[in-house]
Amino acid sequence: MPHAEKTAITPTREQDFPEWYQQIVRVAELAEPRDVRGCMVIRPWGFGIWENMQRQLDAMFRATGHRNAYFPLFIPLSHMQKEAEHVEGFAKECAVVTHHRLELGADGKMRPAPAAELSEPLVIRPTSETIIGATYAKWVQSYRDLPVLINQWCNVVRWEMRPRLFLRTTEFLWQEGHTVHETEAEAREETRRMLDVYETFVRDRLAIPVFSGEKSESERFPGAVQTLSIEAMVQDRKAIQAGTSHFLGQNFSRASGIQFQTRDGKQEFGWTTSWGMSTRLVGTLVMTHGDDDGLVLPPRIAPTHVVIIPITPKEESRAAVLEMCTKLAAQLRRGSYGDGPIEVEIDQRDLGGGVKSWEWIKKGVPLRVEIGPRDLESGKVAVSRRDQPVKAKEVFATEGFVDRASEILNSIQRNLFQRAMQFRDTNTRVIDTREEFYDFFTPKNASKPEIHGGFALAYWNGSRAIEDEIKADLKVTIRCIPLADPAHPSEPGKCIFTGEP
RNA sequence: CGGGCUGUGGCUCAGCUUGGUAGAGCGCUGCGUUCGGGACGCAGAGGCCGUGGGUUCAAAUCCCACCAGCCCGACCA
Repeated sequence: MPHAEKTAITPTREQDFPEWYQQIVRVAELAEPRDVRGCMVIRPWGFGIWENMQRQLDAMFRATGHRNAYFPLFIPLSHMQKEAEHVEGFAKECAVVTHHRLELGADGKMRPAPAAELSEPLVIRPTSETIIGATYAKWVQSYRDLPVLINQWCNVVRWEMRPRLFLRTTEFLWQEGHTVHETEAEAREETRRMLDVYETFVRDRLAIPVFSGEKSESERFPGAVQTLSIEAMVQDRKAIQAGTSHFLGQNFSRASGIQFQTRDGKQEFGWTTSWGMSTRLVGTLVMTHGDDDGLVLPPRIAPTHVVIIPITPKEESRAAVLEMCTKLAAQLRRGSYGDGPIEVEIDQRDLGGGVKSWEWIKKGVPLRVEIGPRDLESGKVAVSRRDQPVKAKEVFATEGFVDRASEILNSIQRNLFQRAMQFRDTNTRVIDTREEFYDFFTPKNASKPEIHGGFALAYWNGSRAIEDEIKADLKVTIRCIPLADPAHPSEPGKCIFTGEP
């Protein structure tokens, strides 16, 4: 076998992590770049993952009392200007529509018609706080109208300077929840509740462990009073923000005029929140679980759980093998996994068995089942788990496999989570001194830095100066200040940089 | 938006220095032999050489601009 010990993906993660990531996205048929800088086509396999994320998150939003709605793509420029910090934060990355018609120019090329210039430019939403705020201002009159608990699934555009597929694209898909509450306490509680929803979702469905915490002032959402985030560690030991939840105080209600009459007859501004998760999660998933043979999908999020690969060496046994595959698929589909049936696909394409297997390995499907003529006679199937080495196979009696399929899927799910958790923990350190901190974040090989560092848990005095300093020196950012964990109450400590409490 | 590298068939790339009408491997199509872990033989198809301009008798090759991709930086879900 000429390729026997080769990995399916070159380079490996160790050799070149960013390039490895690009390769996975391409060979697993998740997405590809298209025409406009930073824009991508999300292919069926990648979109299937996103659809599962949507479906599962949506159910969680409903369960916490939220309902979906849809707000316009175009935001009048004047709306954006209402919240000063907000507009400042987004101004540099806004796509702006200025014309509503094309015409043929003198050079024979189409161009925006000068006569059709809009009297007010329209901003394509980079996020919808402002337009939703303007709407809520009309809807909310009395404390009886509160809370408003609405979510929308949509696309947004942020003109990013350095796009990467899924992780940072010019146009991306997300959900944005926007709520209004009667009291500050209630809004803060909502902010925290939705962060917990995110943490639960990412942990239980995507098998990704995260730290939850509060963002420092410099990393806060423009216009927010408080930004909470969940931070995952991917396999180059870097952090990735997987979801955010913002307590907006009364900043946006002041800007948009969301006012209501209180129980004692006074006028008060509403307390608002917003929270979002995006297609970046697909990239996070790839970088958390993928290996040097391709994508590895946690079963709870995989578009297909089991792929059946018919092995048909001889023409005369072909029909019988296919029949067996169909039968097994039907049996498996009657079983349930997660919140639906087991999703099964039979790969009947006229290709060699090895080629088909490798394609599914690269796509990360949790279970591959091979059925050939010999299995027909013995009543057995050969099963490979994506979380095990690619050549490992376990032979099951057909009935036994059907009975145990969802259990095996659970075991893969658990294993992936534990693996990710272990990786994160080995690369997370409590750090007590400045020297240790600098040492931790400095690569050994300066000319060709190896994968180094990780998460440091350290005390910090909260000053912006220190934050800027370590960012300048080490390119290290303060990801979040962990929320108090009731099980492990944090003890007061001294700032490792200044010695202040 | 700054700095660097790159753009040649679906993919990876050679050809460019020294201008002369386009190549390889993989993939794809057909036929045959194969098929229980990336098969082999034979025969084929497929290219405005990123786009536009310039220099030249002649441009993939030289010059300019633009577009796109990747990496680093600032910014970010």
